[in-house]
Amino acid sequence: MPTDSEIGQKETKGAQTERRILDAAEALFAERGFEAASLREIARAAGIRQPGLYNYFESKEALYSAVLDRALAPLSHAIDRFLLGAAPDELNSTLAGVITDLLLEHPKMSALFQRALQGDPGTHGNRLIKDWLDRLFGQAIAGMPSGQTDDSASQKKIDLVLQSIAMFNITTGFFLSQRIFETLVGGNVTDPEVVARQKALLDRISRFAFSSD
Amino acid sequence: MPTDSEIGQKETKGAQTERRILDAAEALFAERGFEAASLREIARAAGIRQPGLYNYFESKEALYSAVLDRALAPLSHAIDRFLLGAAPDELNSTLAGVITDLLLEHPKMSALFQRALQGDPGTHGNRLIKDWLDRLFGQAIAGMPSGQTDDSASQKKIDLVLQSIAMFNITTGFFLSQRIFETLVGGNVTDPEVVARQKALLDRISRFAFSSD
DNA sequence: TATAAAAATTATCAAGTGATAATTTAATCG
DNA sequence: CGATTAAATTATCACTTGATAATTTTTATA
Repeated sequence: MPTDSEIGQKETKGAQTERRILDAAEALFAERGFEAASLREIARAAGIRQPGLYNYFESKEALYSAVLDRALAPLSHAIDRFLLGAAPDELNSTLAGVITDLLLEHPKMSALFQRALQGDPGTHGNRLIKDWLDRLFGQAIAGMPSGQTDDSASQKKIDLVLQSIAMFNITTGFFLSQRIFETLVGGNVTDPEVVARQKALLDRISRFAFSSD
Repeated sequence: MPTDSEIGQKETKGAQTERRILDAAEALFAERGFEAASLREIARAAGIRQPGLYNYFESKEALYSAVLDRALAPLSHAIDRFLLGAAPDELNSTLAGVITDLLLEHPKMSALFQRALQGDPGTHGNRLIKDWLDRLFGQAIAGMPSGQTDDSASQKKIDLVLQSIAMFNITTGFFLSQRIFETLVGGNVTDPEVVARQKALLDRISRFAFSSD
């Protein structure tokens, strides 16, 4: 009994519900965090009752993991393409710009990631995000000596990590700052004009402020 | 019956407990967020039982507000001093550097602020942090026309806000990135050498990357 | 259409939550 | 010391949570 996805047929009923559940869970986990988002709330947003969730996910944690897996996939692919030097048709040449474009399509994902990163260590979600960031930042640190305690090399490595962390925090924090932006200038942070200025800022910072010494 | 704090006598028993409660609550609210941190857990960390909390705070929300009030006070004072042009004896000349020094004494406060900022709008905590940020960012935007829709002025304002948001996210995000920093270079983010490099980075960014046009 | 599998439902559970009341213990001060 | 207030305790409440079991409804397919 091959599944529909293997054949390529149209989405079956169950798959529809699963997608609705994932959508609802993603939004609520992002808005309220793992603990504060209740299964009954998620189920209601998905159009079913709470026990119905267990036809698709065996626990709240499993649902959370599935949400993160699905949300991280496009970002992982983007990094892969970027590291391969491909993506010549991308609108932006910098990695931060590419990620900004991706987050732009799902503005709530920044909150999801930050919450997972701050969440309990050892959690699947926490490990997932940390692995992803390791790969993301590893790009900048590639080729750096790790064991050696050579002073200038060690300082250079620290600088690279601090720069990577800064870029990550500016990029994701941009979407987390919607409320403040609204009270200060009004309008939405996802407005094309605003996004363009943010990307220009990212560009300036990575070009001018990242002298490695 | 004047209170001890009014006279200046030594801390009474109840005041000691209140401070222990605030310390425990600050740590747990920062680590797990408002909803996930339970009053029983906070009480246990403070050395009392859960109903004992109600001798000092009338509700969980009231305790949360008190934690934020106490945590924000030194930052508010720092901004005031900075805006008055005072603080000549400070180690740093930039506001971000000053705030970094303050957060350094209470590294968990960054998480507390971020959580409050992302929390439900209308909450006391959320309003508190937003007001604080308004004042913080208002420094940069002071004198900018608000009603006018003059194009270049409006763009300049957007740029200033984006720069302020970026600086805020780098400054607070630095302390939120402890775990990633540890897996990448090892050691603590609060290490003096690391903090010095972070402050240098903040300085470089605000000096070189903030051309307003 | 008949039937087996999938999907969703109702009812319920044990555990944990914030909060209240009543009570006991401890501290403070005339 | 003794009395009064402050501080902390035990016991308990109503409610929500994630999870299971049993059952019904729907979907898909032979």
